[in-house]
Amino acid sequence: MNTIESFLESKKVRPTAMRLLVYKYMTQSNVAKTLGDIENAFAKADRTTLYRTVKTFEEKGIVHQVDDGTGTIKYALCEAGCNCDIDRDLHLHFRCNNCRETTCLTEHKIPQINLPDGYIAEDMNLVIKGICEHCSG
Amino acid sequence: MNTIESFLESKKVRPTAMRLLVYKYMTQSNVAKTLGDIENAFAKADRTTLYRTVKTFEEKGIVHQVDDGTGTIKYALCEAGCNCDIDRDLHLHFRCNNCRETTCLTEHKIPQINLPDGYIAEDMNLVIKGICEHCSG
DNA sequence: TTAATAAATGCACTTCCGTTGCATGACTAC
DNA sequence: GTAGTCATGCAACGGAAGTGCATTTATTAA
Ligand SMILES: [Mn+2]
Ligand SMILES: [Mn+2]
Ligand SMILES: [Zn+2]
Ligand SMILES: [Zn+2]
Repeated sequence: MNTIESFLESKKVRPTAMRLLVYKYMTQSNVAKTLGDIENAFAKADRTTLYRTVKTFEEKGIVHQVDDGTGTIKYALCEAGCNCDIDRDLHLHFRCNNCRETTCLTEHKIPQINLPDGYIAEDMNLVIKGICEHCSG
Repeated sequence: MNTIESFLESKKVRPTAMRLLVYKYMTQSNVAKTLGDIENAFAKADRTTLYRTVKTFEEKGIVHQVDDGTGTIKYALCEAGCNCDIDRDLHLHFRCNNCRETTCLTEHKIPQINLPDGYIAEDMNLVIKGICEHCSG
């Protein structure tokens, strides 16, 4: 049994053909993908199946949503060992204004924020827009 | 001439009846509003007019968009003196998981973020989700 | 004041994305 | 093998953003 297959099983996701393909696709770049991106990558596959595939991945902590402010939800692989399904990994996300790609900066956690009295933080999202390492220099 | 009227004119926006109403509506709470909220508040008015009204306000630095991760754009008044049309005011936004309202925390600026080499920040958005001061108590 | 011009409004229609219902096909457990 | 569960495919829906164009209202120039 190959590694992807056993990985999916370890996450309690049945390794169907489609799921293996989508998972592999997600691993091929560290760029967050929209459902549309995935649809384009698997033009023959059904939209709904892909939709439910990423939804399943999300529920099982295999991918996490990335809201980069473009208005379209993106998805990116969770880090190995991040318990995304239980407790969110609060790293920041970077959206390049040039190549328009969004990446997880998993090493960069969101700093501690001081809130006014009475406010209780439960979750947070920080998106930086600018020029990415490939497009600068 | 009343204050709202002259304020709009100072922003190079013609103070039409609709614009005065929408602007006044926005001032009545410090909560960010979706276009749908505004539509509900002025049920008799035309959707498109309201849409273009807030768009104009946005272009002229009267309101700014708030992307709080709900998938629907919200709008909130800019601070007096914030040159939102030129340079974005990088305060943080708070979305209450209880009352589902989003507020600008204009006093709380987004802290300095260290980015990896090669990344250049141009803009940023920080949204905290949790319990607001009205719902925590 | 009136005619010409520009701006704002209203209506219809479109597109995009996310989501759901339901029927069919595949796999699993017994 | 059968029953039950899970995955897939197709069709349709709904919300929200956005556009084209005709009409009304306001501004300006003659
Ligand atoms: Mn991420
Ligand atoms: Mn704000
Ligand atoms: Zn780039
Ligand atoms: Zn609240």
